[in-house]
Amino acid sequence: MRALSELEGCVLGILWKRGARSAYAVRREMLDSPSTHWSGSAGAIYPLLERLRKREWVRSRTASQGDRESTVYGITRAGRERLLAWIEPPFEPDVVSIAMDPLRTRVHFLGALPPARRRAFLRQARAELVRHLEELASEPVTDEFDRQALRGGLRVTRARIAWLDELL
Amino acid sequence: MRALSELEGCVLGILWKRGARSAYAVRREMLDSPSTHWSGSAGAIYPLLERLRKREWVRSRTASQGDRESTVYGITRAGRERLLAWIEPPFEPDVVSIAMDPLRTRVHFLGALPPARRRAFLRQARAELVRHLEELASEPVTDEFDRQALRGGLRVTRARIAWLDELL
DNA sequence: ACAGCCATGTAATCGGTTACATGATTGG
DNA sequence: CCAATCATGTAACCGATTACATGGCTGT
Repeated sequence: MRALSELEGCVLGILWKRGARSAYAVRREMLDSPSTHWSGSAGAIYPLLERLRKREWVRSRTASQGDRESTVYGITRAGRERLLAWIEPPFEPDVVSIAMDPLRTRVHFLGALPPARRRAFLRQARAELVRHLEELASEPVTDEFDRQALRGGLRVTRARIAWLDELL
Repeated sequence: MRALSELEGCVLGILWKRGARSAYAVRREMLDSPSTHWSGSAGAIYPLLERLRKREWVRSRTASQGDRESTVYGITRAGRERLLAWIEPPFEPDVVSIAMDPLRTRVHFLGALPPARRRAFLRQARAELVRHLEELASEPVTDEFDRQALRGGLRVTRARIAWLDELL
């Protein structure tokens, strides 16, 4: 049986952690995430939840609030087991392998720019990283594990800034 | 005109930096990359180079070595201009935004595990990160910019390790 | 000479993004 | 009350992965 994708694992995790929810509510959590990676596009989430339902890792019921109907998904016991298997080792290689970093990729080709424009690149990147760091740092977090995860994001962002400082 | 994707920019960059090459030679550089993100799958590279050719950012000629024919792609002047525009600011949001990190994602849901298995998760992740760090550190690099990029990768990886240490 | 790998592709599939459609709700 | 936004989807498109096909090259 194939391993869960990052998106599938994350959706299952949200349903476990925050309780049964509509597809839209799951989307909101991703739209509100500080990382652009979690786009939370409708065309991804709705079909994904239907796939999970067919595999019986979530079950759905129709709920209505006021005059509006919606489908609410909750994680099943089998779904929780899949979630744990997705979280725990053994890890797929890309769980540990260094992530793609668009800044790092561009630095490989920085020799294509004349030196003045290289410095401009580094200064601009640093400035935007600092802004991003402040955004992350001001993220409101109550859950303990969310805070621990956020600390990882802060550390990585500070490491990227220190790296640019070294290059400047 | 739409911005280049990361893969398109990277392929253009390789053709600029290492000179004209076959699709396979471009693939090799990605297959040899320490990050699993650059899969270098044939079904990505070959069609991509044909797309770039149609937009006249690369041009192709057929070359033969021995009895084997192949198509060699070289970057054009227009391609170099696109490459610079891709490298330099203004940056798309995801260039600076924190990358998706599968470990960090899993930490959000670590509460689903009993404490002993949490620690096992952290220890295992740390061990694999250290191994990955050593792999990165032993990467043979001659080009100055490749070395600078690698330093960024090392810093980020050390930051992830320090983060796990903090959690342990 | 032949097994196994190298090199060059192509085709099917799959998942995600973008764009669209529709009706309910809310702010002014 | 009307416009804007919220909420719930659907469909077309697009790019990447996987798997396959083919033939040259190479070590033994």
